[in-house]
Amino acid sequence: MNDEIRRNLALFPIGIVQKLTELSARQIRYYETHDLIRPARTDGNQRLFSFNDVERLLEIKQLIDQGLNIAGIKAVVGAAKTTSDLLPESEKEQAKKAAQKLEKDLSDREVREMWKREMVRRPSMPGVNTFNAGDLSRFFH
DNA sequence: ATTCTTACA
DNA sequence: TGTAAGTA
Repeated sequence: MNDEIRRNLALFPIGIVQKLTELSARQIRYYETHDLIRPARTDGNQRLFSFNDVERLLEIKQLIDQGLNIAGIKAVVGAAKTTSDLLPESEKEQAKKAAQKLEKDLSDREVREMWKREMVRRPSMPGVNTFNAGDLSRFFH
């Protein structure tokens, strides 16, 4: 589970993330304000993003391009819970907590994941009546 | 040179 | 969302 750690390492400043995601600093900060991401901070209060943060931003970007607002995006990907860095807790303790939380949220996550898959799915064939992100934009705008 | 917050267009 | 101002 060392990969999980590496993925959450707070590494790059907002400038790098801008290039990586093609999003403006304004947008990136705005999404943080709305808890879509939670980058870590340096001692000087500068944001440090993890690979997970970047991936999340890329997802958000797609949803935005599809016309969803913050509410719509939260409905699909949910608010960020990870601090994106590992601070006070020891690895062992954190893993334990994660396991407990996973068990507690399992059913919720299952449902949410299924919804996500279904909602963002693009019709494989013409005439197939499945919801997609485009439809979601009708409800949240 | 970069980033941060606040505020206004 | 963009951008200007004043900092850190």
